Amino acid sequence: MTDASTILDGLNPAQRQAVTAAPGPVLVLAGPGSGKTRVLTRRVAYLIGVHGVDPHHILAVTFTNKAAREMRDRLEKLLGPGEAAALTVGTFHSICARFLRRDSIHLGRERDFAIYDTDDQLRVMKRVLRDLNLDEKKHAPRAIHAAISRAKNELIDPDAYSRHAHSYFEEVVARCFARYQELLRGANALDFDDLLVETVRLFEEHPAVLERYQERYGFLLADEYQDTNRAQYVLLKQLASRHHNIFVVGDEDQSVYAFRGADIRNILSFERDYPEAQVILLEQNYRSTQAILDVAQAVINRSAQRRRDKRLWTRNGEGVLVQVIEGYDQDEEAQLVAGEIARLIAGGAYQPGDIAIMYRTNAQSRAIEEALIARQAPYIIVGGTRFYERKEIKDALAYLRLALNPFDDISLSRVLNWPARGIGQRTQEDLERRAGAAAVPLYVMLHTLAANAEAAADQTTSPAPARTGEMPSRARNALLGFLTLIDESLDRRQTLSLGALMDWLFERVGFREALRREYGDEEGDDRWNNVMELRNVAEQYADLPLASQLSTFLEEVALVSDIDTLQEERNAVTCITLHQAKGLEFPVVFLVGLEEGLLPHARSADDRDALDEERRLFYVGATRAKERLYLLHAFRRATYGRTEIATPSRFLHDIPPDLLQRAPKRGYAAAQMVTGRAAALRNPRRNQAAPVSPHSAAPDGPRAISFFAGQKVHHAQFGEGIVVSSKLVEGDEEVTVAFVGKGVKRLLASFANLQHVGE
DNA sequence: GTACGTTCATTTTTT
DNA sequence: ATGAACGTAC
Repeated sequence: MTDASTILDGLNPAQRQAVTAAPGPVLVLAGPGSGKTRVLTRRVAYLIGVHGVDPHHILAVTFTNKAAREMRDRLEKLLGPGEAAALTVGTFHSICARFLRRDSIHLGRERDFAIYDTDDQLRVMKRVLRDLNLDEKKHAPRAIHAAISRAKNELIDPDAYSRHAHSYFEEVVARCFARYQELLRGANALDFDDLLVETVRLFEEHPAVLERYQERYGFLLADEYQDTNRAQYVLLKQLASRHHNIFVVGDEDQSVYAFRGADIRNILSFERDYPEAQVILLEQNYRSTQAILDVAQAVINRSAQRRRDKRLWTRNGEGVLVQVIEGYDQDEEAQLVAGEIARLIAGGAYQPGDIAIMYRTNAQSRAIEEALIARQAPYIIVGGTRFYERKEIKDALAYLRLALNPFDDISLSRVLNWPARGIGQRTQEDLERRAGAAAVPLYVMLHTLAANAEAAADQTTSPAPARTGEMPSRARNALLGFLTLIDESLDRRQTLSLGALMDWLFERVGFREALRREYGDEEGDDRWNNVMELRNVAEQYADLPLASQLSTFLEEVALVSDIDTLQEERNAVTCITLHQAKGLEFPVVFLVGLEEGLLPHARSADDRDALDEERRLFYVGATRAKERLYLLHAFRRATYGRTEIATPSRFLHDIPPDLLQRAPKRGYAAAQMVTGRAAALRNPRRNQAAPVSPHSAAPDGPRAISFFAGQKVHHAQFGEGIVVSSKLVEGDEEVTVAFVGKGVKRLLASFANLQHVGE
């Protein structure tokens, strides 16, 4: 049993107040680094340990799966594994999927529904456009889908949307919306947004079901409350409306998901919905140095929107000035980052795992990755081209999904002719047309064709397959072969474990051979190894009951996008988007691409609110740093293969110059100053053509040796030392120094800031 | 029906 | 720069 003093250990008065607040509505407004995750975790422990709440009655919602895992880990340490396991912790989406799996029968839906990811959703959308005879060129599937998604986040259904459609575009969306839902329904599939919408609908239409959940989850907690959209807000309200035991934590200044329907006003609504709510402010920052906080605040204070004023403060001291560094282009920017990382690590004060590189768009990660590889620095890229987005993985998953839910038209048409089995475009279209006409899933139509073929075969007198229309027998046989495959896998699913099912399926399909045929032996094997990696993941589900192995696996694959981080990469530099970085912290942070068009992003430039969101994004990124923050931008940047002159971000101008240290231009940036920008423009490829590797990129030309053995030197961190030796390495001076009591270190003179001492 | 070469658009950000 | 979608040749 955990007692109160353990739970409250090390908390400041405000945090303590939040943790110990009487059960009831509590709104915690917490700045970055104020220990909100800590407060949330302790609150759970407090409810259990002091109020005697059964952990089964606690539901904690986080924003990412990563945050969920972290919270569970922390609670395990605080409470012990048994009680921690009894809690329900997860994202809105995973929790809703869970509810629906259990109760969607009330909505007249089968429980083994498929969950469509972004790619699947787009495929459905294209199908919709074809069905409605709309031109893809004229009506961007993405734009229409985005509008539908936005509507769903606002809990607007196709009917309501249609009633309020005023423009031509909205009319089109309204029609697409209705058809889109029909197709999903027919495929027994839900998209991400539906998970929320359907759960809200379930609770709305079946009060008895809602009541059951209200009783089950008498205590609710939600992290990152500022990022909830309307659907999520309503869901929390439904669940909390009985007992009012809801504890939410948020920060207006860190709201960065408006594009997905997040509405900061939900914070205001909280106080309106629960007038008895306690509101607690957490303002002390435990994470960053004052230097870092000042920079972050300088940018956020220029917001157009009025904000509830928070005064962030810290006892961590001034710290090192925030550095601004300009690279010549994105490659040099990345090299400067990688070089600085190498120096920080060589200095001995930091490890790769202490360092993060953050960027606005995933596309920026490529240059970064190359530079890190060149430096041989260990790194992980969070997100990016995800494992589950690879074609071979999606194909493998499509087969598995069909084994669970054969009505899943998107998966079916995905692998209908992969590997090639004689079902061409024509046959596929024919099948789709027939299914469409009969308003049945493709799988059902396949069965119809099979039945008709059999009937025709029985009538020995008339060999002409009249009932099956004009379909040539070759095509029909190919289709029936595929049908047999699907039916066999439906069958095997009943008896085989997930792993065994995969082995059987991939063998039966000829997966490996197909990959080698298509991509050649080498790449084919690479891709096959990816599939085998998927096979390995399946082992984690071996302990579940046979009946739920496949469904649980597929659900987590769809919802746990950051499964890559499951492989808890040990001690590597983290490359991550600003959005994903929320909630994390690192001793050293590099923010790259601080340029107009990138941060703030061009898509947000003309909208005040969007611009504010970009500002908050900067704020989030900057406040991830504990000790050192670097802000980088490039003089020119390539986008879509075209390179353009880049303007430094306006956010840099919002920071008072005395808060920043501008690194002298080095490397290509310096060369470009010498040779003139015009010359640099005339020869944009000079960077690649230059005979120097990133290793040998001379920072500022050959540097003279300035340290000699026996000299006394002083270093900011290591103190007094004596030079052992010094030599030129890659154009920089590498000094080996024996420090008093700290041992022998090798340092780069250009960065270590070694001072000569005395004579 | 398939395989290959050309064109074209593509990039916010996430579950 | 890269990959998907389309057209043409086999």
